[in-house]
Parts: sequence; structure tokens; C-alpha cells
Amino acid sequence: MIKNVHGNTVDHLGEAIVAGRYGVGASIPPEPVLCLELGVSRTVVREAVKSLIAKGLMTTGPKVGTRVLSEEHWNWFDPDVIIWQSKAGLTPEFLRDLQDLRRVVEPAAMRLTAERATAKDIAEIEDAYAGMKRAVDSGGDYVTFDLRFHQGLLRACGNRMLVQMSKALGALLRTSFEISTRRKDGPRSSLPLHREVLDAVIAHNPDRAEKAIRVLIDGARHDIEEVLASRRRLPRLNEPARMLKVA
Amino acid sequence: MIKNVHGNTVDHLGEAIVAGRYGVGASIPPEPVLCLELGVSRTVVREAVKSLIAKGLMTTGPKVGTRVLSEEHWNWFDPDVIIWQSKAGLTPEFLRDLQDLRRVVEPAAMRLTAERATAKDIAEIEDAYAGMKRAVDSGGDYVTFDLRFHQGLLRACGNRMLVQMSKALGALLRTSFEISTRRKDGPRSSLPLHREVLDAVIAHNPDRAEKAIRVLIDGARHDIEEVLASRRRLPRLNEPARMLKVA
DNA sequence: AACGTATTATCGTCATACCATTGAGCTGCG
DNA sequence: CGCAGCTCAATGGTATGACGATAATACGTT
Repeated sequence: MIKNVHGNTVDHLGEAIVAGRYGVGASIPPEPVLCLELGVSRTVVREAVKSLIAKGLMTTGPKVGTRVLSEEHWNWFDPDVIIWQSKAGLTPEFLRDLQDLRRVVEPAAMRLTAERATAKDIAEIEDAYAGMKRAVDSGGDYVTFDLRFHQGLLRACGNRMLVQMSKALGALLRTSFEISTRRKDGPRSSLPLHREVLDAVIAHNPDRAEKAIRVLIDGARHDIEEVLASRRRLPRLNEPARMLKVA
Repeated sequence: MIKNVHGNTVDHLGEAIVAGRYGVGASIPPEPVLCLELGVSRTVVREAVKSLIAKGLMTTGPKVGTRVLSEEHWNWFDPDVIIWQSKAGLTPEFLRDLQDLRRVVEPAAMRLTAERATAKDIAEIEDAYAGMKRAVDSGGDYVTFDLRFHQGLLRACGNRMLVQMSKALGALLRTSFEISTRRKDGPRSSLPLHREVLDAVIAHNPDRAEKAIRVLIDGARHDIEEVLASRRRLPRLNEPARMLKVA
């Protein structure tokens, strides 16, 4: 669990900030106080704060202290920020934003993927698909392969920015898949829909790929809205995949 | 020019990395060496590196040194990363990526903006439009107002992630506008196209807004491709607007 | 030649001291 | 009484030195 002091400190502060423990515009305790609270040296606190500044979460200044910036300043595509938000609780607004984003990005990305996907890309996606099929047939972790399937598709679009987004979308996709998977036979019924997307990509047919992904997204949206309607706040992700955390 | 040691160091290293001075996967000089080269203390070097790590540019480890990560790990939506890339030289690939992104994001965002824009949002955009008109009529900085116009539209979509993207798109938009503006009467002829977008938003008509923005984007794409075809590499932005740099 | 151990380069953490900036409060003059 | 200007102090910014932790490398043993 414990990895290193710096990482833990950044996570601790990042989670606290994203969870709103300090409130936007508020100052967090001065460095010496934080040192005592967290039991680390000032060096660590300062370097952690620098990391958070780099992610757009705060600003500092002599005398003014270290203040939390408003949410519009955060780097919402930073994987860490996404994870912190996921752990803080997936608010309806956050899910709505991500859902919007997914509807904007995935269809367009599928067009690019259909045009540009290489044999290697397709092989990876096929692999993920095989995992999903296996999970349906003989049991297994469907969600993980589902995630891999979609992120593989996004990575294959060949656009660095869209790829970056696929990382950010990871948290939503996982949640989304977990919700959809609860439905009886959800995985089994959505399998052919996934196949259709992949086939369209293999056929290098952008229109077909876009259409196919839209079917999937709309299905997921429906599932999510159903859950959102039933409770005001989703449970935390128990152990969100720490994607891309440097090994 | 000189602001603070930390900021300068981050910029210095960030620019060098993005410009490829070290090469991906390569180690940058050890901390003591960097201290001498940059004439700063180890504290500053370490905090700068931590900032760059937070932006996904590098990893560190005892004995392994500080290594530059591959571009796919970079936080491409970080305003600083975008700025560094702009200063390093706008490569065709970078422009293509951003252009793709623009085509993906702006039309969809315009739909949302048309649905959700508040009176305040619209007032800001009107203000920017007035600036553009003034620039055309009696001379002035057209590009700045053009940028403000588009970013105002993106901000108004009410989605934090898309808003974040508007910051990242800033560099491309500015370049794009500067290129388009070179065309004789470019500004004058595109003014009504901008008006159409704004009117569609005011009318809360998503379809019309999307259509109108597509006309603008396609025009810009044509201009950029023309320039890209004529030279292999665009000149650096002389003094890229340091957007959002904390005051 | 293969494996395990020792070495060592390099980052990670801690502690301390002093500098720089800026907001707030004080002082004194109008 | 009110405002201008000054002083002061709180807080982050920078510098330095020391030691710990880790992992690649080299070496020695089997």
C-alpha cells in the first residue's frame, strides 16, 4: 500500500481538495502545520504542492498562503484528478460531464480509428474482445476487458490528444460498464454490439463504426441515467484502477 | 521577464523536453549537474522536476535517473505543455492533432452552448464580436478578439472538460487565426460567419450553431493545409500568449 | 557460465537557515 | 476623522548539507 512519501502526500492532498474538504478559494493550512498533520518534512509538502499546482488545483504566494483554485482551473484530463474525483464520489454533475464528453469524443474518434487503425491496433482490440467473450461464456472479469476494448479503440485513432482523453475517460467507462453489467444478461446482449464496432473498424468503414459506437453509448447512457435517477449519489469506486501510475 | 526561479526552471526544462532536446526515454542530466547548468539550487531543480512529472513528461527513480516519457504519456491538455510545444515549433503532426480535435470538439460543444448559454455568456461573446468588428472597421488586434470569441463560446457549453479543452485549443486557434488573417480580407469575410454562429446560439438552435461553426472550421482547415503544404515546418510563435498563467 | 553479493550512482527525505514578497496594521499628517 | 505612507510580520521561496533508500552494475564465488 505504502509506496513513497511524496506520492502518498500528493494523493492525500489531492483527494482532500477534490473532495472539497477545503472549499474553493480557501487557504490550506500553512506548510509547517501540514508537516505536522501529515508527519512529513517540509520538503515533501512543498514538492507535493508543486505537483498539485502543476495540475491546476492550487496557487501559492507569500503571505497569501496556498489557495485552492476553482474547479474550472483544474486539469480535468489529468488521470490523477480523475481518480481523486472518482474516490471523492461520482457526483451527477461529474458523470454528466463525462457522459457528454464520451458522446462527443467516441463517435468522432471511431471515425478516425476506422480510417487509421493498424493491424497491431486491431490485434489488441481483438484480444480484448476475446476476453469479453470468454468472460461471458465461462465467467471472468468482463468489465476489465470491456475497458480494454474501448481504450484500445480510442488509442488506435492515432491522435495524441484523443488518446489522452481515453485515459481520462477510463474512470467513467469503468463505472459505466459496472452499471451496465449489473443488468441481467447485459454483457451477453452487448457483445454483438461490440463486435459490430470492431468489424466496422476492420472494414475501415467510418460511417458504420460511428453508428455502431453510438448504439453502445446510448445504451450505456440509458443505464446510467436510470441509476442516477434512483439515487442522488453513486457509491465510491471501491478500488479504482490506478491507470498509468508509473510502475 | 524574470518572474521566479521555479517558474523559469520548469519552463526551461519543459521546453527542452518538448522540443526533444533529450529524446524520449533518455535520461536528463543528474540533479547536481542540472543545478550547475541552470545555476539554481537542488531544491528548485527537484521541485521543477516534480512539476514536470505531474504533467506526465517524466519519471524518476533512484539510480535510474530522470527519464523523459514518450509523448503519449504527456498531458496534452495542460496549457503549459501546449505552450512549450508551440514555442518548440508547430509540427505538422501537432497541428493535425489539434485540427482533428477542433473538428471533434467545437461542433459538439456548439450544440451544448446553444442549449445552455446564459445571458452573461452571450454578453461576453457579443463583446468579443464587437471587438472583431472594430478591428475590421478601424484596425486593431483582430486575432485576440477572434480567440476571445471562440473561447467564450466554448466556455459557455457548461462542461468543465470541454472548457478545459478550450484552453488547450487556444494555441491552435491563435495560430489558425493568424494564418487565416493573412489572407486579404480574411477577417472581413469571416465576420458574418461568426455572426451566424452567435445568432444561432442566441436563438438556442443547436443544429444551426453546429452547421455555422463547421463552416468556420472548414475554412480554417483549408487555410492551414495550404500553409502546411508550402512549408515543412511552421515558424515558432514569436510570443505566444501566456494564457492562464497565474497572475 | 550462472548466480548471488557488494558496490555505487542517483534520487528520496529530512533538517535548518535565510531571503523575498505581500497583506495587514500602525502611525502620522492633512 | 480619514487617508497616505510606512513598518512589520506571516508565509512561501531558495539555498545548503546530510543521510537514507533503491536499483543497476560490477565483481567474486560456486
